[in-house]
Amino acid sequence: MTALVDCNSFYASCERVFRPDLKDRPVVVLSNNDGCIVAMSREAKELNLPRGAPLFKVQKLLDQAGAVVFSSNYTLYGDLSRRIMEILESFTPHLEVYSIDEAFLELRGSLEELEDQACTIRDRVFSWVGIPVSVGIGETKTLAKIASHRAKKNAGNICIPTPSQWPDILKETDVKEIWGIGRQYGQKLHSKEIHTAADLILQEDSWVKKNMTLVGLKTLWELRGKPSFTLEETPPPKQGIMSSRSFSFPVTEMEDIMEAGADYASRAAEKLRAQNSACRVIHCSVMTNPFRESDRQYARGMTEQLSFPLSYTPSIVSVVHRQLEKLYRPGFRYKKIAVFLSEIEPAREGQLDLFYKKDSRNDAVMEAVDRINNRYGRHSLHCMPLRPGSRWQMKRERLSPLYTTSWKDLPVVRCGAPLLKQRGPG
DNA sequence: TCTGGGGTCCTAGGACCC
DNA sequence: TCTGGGGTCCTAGGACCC
Repeated sequence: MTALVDCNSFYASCERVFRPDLKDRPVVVLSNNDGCIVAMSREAKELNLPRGAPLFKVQKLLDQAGAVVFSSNYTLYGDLSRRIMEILESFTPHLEVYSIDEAFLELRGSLEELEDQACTIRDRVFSWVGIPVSVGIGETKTLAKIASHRAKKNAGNICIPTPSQWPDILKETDVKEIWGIGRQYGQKLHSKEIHTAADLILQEDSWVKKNMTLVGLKTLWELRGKPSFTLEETPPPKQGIMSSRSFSFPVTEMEDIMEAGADYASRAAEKLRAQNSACRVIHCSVMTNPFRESDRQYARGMTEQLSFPLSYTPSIVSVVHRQLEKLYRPGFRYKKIAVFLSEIEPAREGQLDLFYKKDSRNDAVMEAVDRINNRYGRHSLHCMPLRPGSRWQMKRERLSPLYTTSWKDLPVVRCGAPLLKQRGPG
């Protein structure tokens, strides 16, 4: 059977782990640049804010409700996620880490045994990491997803339907809630009077294939109980690597654009090397803020095909700089630039250019740079002077401490007075 | 004033080959 | 005047996911 373990309101729950005072209070977490709401605790969801609402539009409502607002702290969420996945690994040899807050597990046993395992998973994650999770179990990934949705609404956060319960559950599941069916397909299905999962499984394969492509057909089979999406235990290397950020302020100067370009290109190159890859194509783009309709708008990208694969940061940065020099037009208020690396291949297998003599010392330099930056922080060594507090850098005004990854943010536990007396000073 | 940042897969259609 | 039948590769666009 396939189990989906899904963290409840993951980012909001992470913020609560070291802040027990936030229990029962609405907690929301913002996107980069403190822009939109990307996560809400249960109490915050009850305020009925529109999904993805920009903070400034709902600030008043949040204040009235006494909500606590955080900037995204991906370092914290990533570290807690890693700890959770480590726990889940101990329950099965077959685990797919599907996203930062979800994993599929292959489990075996009778329904009672499965329920036992699900409870142990839930309790262990909560007591060892402090994050509440839901567990849904079904014969396929798609069914496990449906079960986990229902688990979120159960008191115990666990849902393992028996074969006789499934037909009713499918009748109660709107097609739009099915994994793999989004807004477009959802609307299309509704317009054809296909409203629930139970309606969908009665459709002809050929009709579904024609209207929803092969992916839709596999979803249909999964709903009928035939596994069609396999567990991906080792994530395949990325085929494209994107690094892009909005600026906290409108940027007008080329100097700032170049600085951001070097930073984003370095970040992309780091990700590339982390999976032992090199890229053959570099794409770079700039854009103004489309929400400011009074501003003159400008958006353009540029693609360069390289004659040999690259992963060396200084080379990638210089390509990006060359592109940005051509893309930049004075007189615009820029909001965002992006660097995208594609045609990615394993680093050492690439077909070389006849005239390119690879300098193997570059690899050694990058390995050392990556090690140093991993250990001492991202910008310890970088390619171009980065002025601390540059105007364009991301806004994160409500960032919580790095409780688990930074010595200076480590929480301090104070023992009670009686204990100190017993033990003496110090 | 303030509106995120990543990814995947599939298909149709055009250009080209013999 | 009549104008086939097979392929491949690439790209743009559209759907989806977190």
